[in-house]
Amino acid sequence: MVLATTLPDTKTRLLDAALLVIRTKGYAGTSVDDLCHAAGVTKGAFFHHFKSKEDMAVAAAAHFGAMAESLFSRAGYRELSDPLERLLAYVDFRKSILQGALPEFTCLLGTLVQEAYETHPAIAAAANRYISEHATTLEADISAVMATRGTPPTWTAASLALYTQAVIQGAFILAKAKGGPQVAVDCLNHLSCYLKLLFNHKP
Amino acid sequence: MVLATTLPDTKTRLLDAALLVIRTKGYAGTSVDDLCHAAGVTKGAFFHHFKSKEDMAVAAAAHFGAMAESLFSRAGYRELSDPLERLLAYVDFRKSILQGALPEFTCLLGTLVQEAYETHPAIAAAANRYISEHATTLEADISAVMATRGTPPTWTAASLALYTQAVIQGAFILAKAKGGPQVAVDCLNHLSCYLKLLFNHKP
DNA sequence: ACATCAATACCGACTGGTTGGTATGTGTCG
DNA sequence: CGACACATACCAACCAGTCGGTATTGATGT
Repeated sequence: MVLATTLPDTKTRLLDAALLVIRTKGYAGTSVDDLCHAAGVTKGAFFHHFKSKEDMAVAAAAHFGAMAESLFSRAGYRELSDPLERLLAYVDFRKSILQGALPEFTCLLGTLVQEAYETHPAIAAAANRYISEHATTLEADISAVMATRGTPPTWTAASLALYTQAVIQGAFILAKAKGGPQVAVDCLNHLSCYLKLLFNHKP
Repeated sequence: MVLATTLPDTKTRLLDAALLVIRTKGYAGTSVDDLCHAAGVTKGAFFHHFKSKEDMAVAAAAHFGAMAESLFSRAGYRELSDPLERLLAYVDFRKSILQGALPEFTCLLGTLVQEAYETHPAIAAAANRYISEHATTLEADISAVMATRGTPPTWTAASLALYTQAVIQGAFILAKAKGGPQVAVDCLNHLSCYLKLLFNHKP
């Protein structure tokens, strides 16, 4: 009889460690030994599960994408019926996540793509994929807002969805520069303000 | 009699090379040998001018900050007298810079701070300093807009100036993810739209 | 019930190449 | 001469990746 699920399996431990360590030290700044030490496994285990460090980064991007998808799809704001309220609540939800130390709430995909976009095409493609997937879920919500509130001149739902992601990524960079999340909160407040102005939100 | 200025001196060549190479491969992904090769100098010269790789990165951040300050202070949009037109022209000017390959127009400071914020405090501090200096010049322009057009509720010139920088940094990340500047242009268009809505700009 | 085989998961010593940094020498200019 | 601006050779530490080995597991034949 199996009493309890013990530790997550080795591969998952490595991926979880990768999320934290790479967000802390960057991809190139993280050695395979760093990862193994953080996950409490040996190098043999690492290269049993991943054929190279780059391969692991691609898997880590997928792991991060899956965690994010789970986080946002389960979040309470998803149940709001009014499309604009739901979109604004998304921004508020992102604000509420900005807690704890920087490596815990910043985006692995943004970190990866900035380092790897020229040197590691496979990593860049993976980061782009999961960023774009998240933007696409937003795009659906924005289309719903446009259907009820009217479409602002010239913009598409897709371009506005990408803009929100740019604001979020940029907010993380400023938070890293300033050493704390306050500036990121301010940026998300501006984003919220923009959305309300665009769609004539009445308070 | 000195006939002509020949090549820039060794230290400047190294710093210019650092701007390009670090923006291409990242800080940790760039070796001292890479830099020396790109600058056409030897390692002896490198360590003659910089006491360590980290020290060079701090100097490169200052070099980048000085080039940016020169670029923006000489730009034509500076001469517009209407504060709001000047602010909007700043965004247009930033759009016009998004030409050529990605390493040529992206921001060294954003790249550096994302990699170094936890592991190299001196680099992070330098990046923060020059990002904040640039934001401060913008803040003056924004204050002038507020004086003529009225202050939007709750915002300060400082927070709006930082927001513009977040949008720009985020736009660079998306451009790297998607492999070209188009998405960054779209983001700056949204930023322009926000500023116009905030300050009741009439076309 | 039990021996056998094969696949999987993991270990840790090892390797060849690269890294940031140093030590020493050399030419040049005042 | 001596301070500066490099060049060359070198080093110890570290790096990603390999390899021979072992422990465990589940399927199969008898």
